[in-house]
Amino acid sequence: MRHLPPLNALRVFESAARHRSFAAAGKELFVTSSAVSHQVKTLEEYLGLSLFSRSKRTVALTPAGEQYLTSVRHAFDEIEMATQRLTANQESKVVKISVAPNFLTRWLMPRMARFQALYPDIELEINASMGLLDFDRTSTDMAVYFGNGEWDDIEVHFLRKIMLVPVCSPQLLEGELPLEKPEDLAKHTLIYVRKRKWEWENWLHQSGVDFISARGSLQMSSGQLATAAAEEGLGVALADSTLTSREIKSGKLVVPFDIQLDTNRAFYLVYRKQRPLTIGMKAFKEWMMSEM
Amino acid sequence: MRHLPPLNALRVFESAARHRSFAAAGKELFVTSSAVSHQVKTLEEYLGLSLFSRSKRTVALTPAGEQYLTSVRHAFDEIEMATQRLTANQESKVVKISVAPNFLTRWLMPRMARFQALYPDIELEINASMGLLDFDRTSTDMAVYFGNGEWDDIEVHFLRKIMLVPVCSPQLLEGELPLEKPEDLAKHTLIYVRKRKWEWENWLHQSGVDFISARGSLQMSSGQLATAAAEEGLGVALADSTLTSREIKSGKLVVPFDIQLDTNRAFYLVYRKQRPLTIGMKAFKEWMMSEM
DNA sequence: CTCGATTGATGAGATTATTTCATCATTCTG
DNA sequence: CAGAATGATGAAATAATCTCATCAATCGAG
Repeated sequence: MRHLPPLNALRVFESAARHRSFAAAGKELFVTSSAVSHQVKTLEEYLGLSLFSRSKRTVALTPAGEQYLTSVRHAFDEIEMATQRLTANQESKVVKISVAPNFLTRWLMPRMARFQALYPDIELEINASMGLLDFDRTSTDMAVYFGNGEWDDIEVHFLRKIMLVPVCSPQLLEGELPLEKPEDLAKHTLIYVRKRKWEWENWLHQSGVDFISARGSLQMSSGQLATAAAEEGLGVALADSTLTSREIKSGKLVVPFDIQLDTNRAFYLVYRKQRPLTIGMKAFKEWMMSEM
Repeated sequence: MRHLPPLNALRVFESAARHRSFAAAGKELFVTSSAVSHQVKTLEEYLGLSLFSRSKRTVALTPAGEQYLTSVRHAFDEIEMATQRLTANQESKVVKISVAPNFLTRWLMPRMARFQALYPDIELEINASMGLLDFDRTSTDMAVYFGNGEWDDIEVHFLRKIMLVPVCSPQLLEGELPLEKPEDLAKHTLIYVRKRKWEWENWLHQSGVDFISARGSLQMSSGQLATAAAEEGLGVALADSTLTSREIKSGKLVVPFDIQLDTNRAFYLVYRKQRPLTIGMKAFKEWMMSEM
């Protein structure tokens, strides 16, 4: 037995809360602000509490209203996306893609011309974002993730392993501190990515180096920043060789030791489980599988 | 601008789909089956596709209907839980707890009498389940998780570190294969938990043992099964010393080497972020923090 | 084998929910 | 300062939802 509040009132509340305005909600829903006011009142009576605090000509959400809005928005996002997927045109040639900023600038954008040449009538809408997506609630079609591939409830397709090599500015090679053998790293600054300290630990272990601390360390919040810091000569970072190939070729970065860390992580193409692929998604998947 | 289907029709669809019956849905919703039939028809017309396939006196969900039900259920679960939280009695003395089966039988149940003595008017409703919960959609109040504590969007409170020691049946000590030094493990079966192979790898590394393979290995799907397999004399498992203290005391299990693996994992008490705690939740939290 | 019960479909009409309209109070802006 | 704008509220109009009646087709108990 399910207990749900009056759903039409909820729909009106969500709009009013999102706009912080009954008038704006009325416009969005094609009803008068009076209808909005009545529906909100109905919902507040049902719940036995206030969702808005009224102040002169404006309304503000109460803390309860804020909490409720968060959940109701989530729920309506899911309904909206599910409805959209059900009614979506399988022939669509537009694909919404989400990738990490680092991947976008270093790998995808340099190859965009090739994709467009091969698939001239497929249109990519690309969003740069970190972290995982909730495919129940996003309109994004596909994403490129990196990690161990163990994500539940989504379709995960292996693209390519991540192979990390140390990279630094050529300035560091010309500096007064030597950088000729892995042991020399002890006298340099190691650049880590937050939550991925193990990368350097594992690389050093694999290289047969066993030391407790380097001269110093620098912790960055993302791989992109870590690589940028290396380019600035701030120290040595570990980076995926494919993502930094352009910088290596141009001489902005050098690889002091060609020792690759074979991580258990890789790039993966992901999308919602059990989702039939549109023409655009099929094209993008096919291209990613062959290009990487 | 949000696009939602007719929500009352959706509510009726969800009930009919969940029951696989218009008649049952009518009973649940206190309307006639005719109303259900009309509402489902309205929704199918809106979507432009069928959600049910009709066959004589019964209905079955179409694949589209199944997909839609999954999402709509999720969404309604969230609305229902959010509404419940908003209207919940903060004075409630009933707490719904979810813990792993291993933790329940080995740690919580043996201490239940103590909890009830200390908090006689608090009622625990305990559910044993594996994996993480979605606190947006569950009515469970609190859970005990183990892991690295890095879970986003929930309130995480450290309880106690997990310290793993090797355990086995006393039979193994009396067997013909010696088990006196960690190196002797090479001739025994190591019992792993799926996805946690690193536990043995790290323990061996910490013990100064460096061998590539043992005589064999046995992979179990849960810690509970791994410990049970050890009790059966099938090999050596790694187990948390607190969880197995009763078996160790009773002699069902022995600790061949008192070398504890200091993992980065621990037990944590978790609940929904920003949720005001009921009296029952406060009591349970207080007790867990002091008891562990 | 038959008849009553059961399930779902459908159209017409009844009922209820939702909305508009009218009015009010209060503020804000040109 | 006057008109515009926002939200509240009650009465009445409108639209959505539901019941009722009927139908078709099956199933199960006697």
